[in-house]
Amino acid sequence: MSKSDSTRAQRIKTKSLERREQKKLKLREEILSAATELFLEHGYEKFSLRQVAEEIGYSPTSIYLHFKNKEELLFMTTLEGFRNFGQMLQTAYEATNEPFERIISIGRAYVKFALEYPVHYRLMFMQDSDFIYKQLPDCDGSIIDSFAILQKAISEALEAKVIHGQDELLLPTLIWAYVHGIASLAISLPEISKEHAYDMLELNKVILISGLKTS
Amino acid sequence: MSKSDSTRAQRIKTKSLERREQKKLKLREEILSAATELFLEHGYEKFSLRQVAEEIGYSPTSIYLHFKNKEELLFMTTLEGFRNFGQMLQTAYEATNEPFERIISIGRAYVKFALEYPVHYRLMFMQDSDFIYKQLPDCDGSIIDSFAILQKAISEALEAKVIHGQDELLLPTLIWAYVHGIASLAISLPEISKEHAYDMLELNKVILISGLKTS
DNA sequence: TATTATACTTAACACTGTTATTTTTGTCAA
DNA sequence: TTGACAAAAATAACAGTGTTAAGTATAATA
Repeated sequence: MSKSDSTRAQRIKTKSLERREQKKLKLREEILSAATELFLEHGYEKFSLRQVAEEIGYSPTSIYLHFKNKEELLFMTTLEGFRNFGQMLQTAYEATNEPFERIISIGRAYVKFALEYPVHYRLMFMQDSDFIYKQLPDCDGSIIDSFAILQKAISEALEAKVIHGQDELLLPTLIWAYVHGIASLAISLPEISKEHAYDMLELNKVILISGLKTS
Repeated sequence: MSKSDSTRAQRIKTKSLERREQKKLKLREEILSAATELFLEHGYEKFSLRQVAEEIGYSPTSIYLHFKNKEELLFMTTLEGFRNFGQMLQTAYEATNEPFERIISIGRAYVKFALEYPVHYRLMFMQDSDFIYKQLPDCDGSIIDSFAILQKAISEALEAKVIHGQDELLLPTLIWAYVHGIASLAISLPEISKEHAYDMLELNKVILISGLKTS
């Protein structure tokens, strides 16, 4: 057999493999999108693999060819939420140059995300931590960066002496706790409306101005 | 038959009924304590009625003679936690007469409870709200009072003009969000230690002094 | 066309909460 | 003490769950 034959055969083989892999990837995406839909609709508690399988028209065991188990599927489902989250915070960071206003901007974006994607937020920061931390090693670093943005903004505000404080880690974590508290309380308790949450955020800003700002 | 006979028969009947009811109540308590133990040990996710049944040596269906369903049993299990919680806040309230210090004291007690009883706290304020709110009508008012204590302390601080602010509801809810944020973040994320949480609480106090206090 | 790897399904296991039905137990009056 | 009756408890069953091992089609390769 000639050299060109050999390469053609090789090309066909490669293309074939590629086609099959894309088909597999397509099914994976189908599972993922069905899972996301069902998860957002029915929530964490009622989310089931068998229901996802029924939705896409495959047997439940087929899902295991694409995901290790239910936990991983659910995690991959929220990964999109994580990316959205990071992007929203980044945009909020870039929205202004004034260091203090930046922190406020990030906080607002944080709460906005939580209230717009409560099901995702719940899974990300309110559910059992194991859930996230067990899978973190296997995925890109699009998660930890979220906190890093806030931390950076606060560091810069400290350096610019716009706010006062000493600890590099304690203050970011505390401010994180502030917005997380507002967000998660609003998600958990029905009597706290979105407006109420945003009002709290506004009052929080006033307090932080007196409590943190130098000027 | 004489009158005394009649009353004796009645007395026996009453006593008998009483005895049976106490026996029933005792089993109920047995279920409750086994449930609490298993719940605290294995957490919400792994808690199962059948395991409780096995623990007490009865068939699973027997539990339904004492509790409407799993949800109610779990709720009754946390009721004790709620009572502890309310009492801790009340004690914290009474610990000092200085209005601002009172708020700080309550906040500290709040976080302390959350860190000491994380499983209870999770069920109380981090789990699906429906869980609590569906059962609230059927039980005594030992729950709502928890927030009332904080609200009262803040109202008094406002009246005494020790702190400034206007809204009667917004500020208490925000301060609740502060402590809840610190507590729930510490519970959810393994990298936040108890000491870290208490340090945050301390820094929070410093900020609140500048941000809220008048003097 | 036969072989072999891949995709997929079936069947099964060990669980779950919950309900209807049946059995056991204990109490009461005759 | 026996028979009727009510309460307590157990069995069996239903409809689900996640997950694994084993089997069957399907499609690619030699």
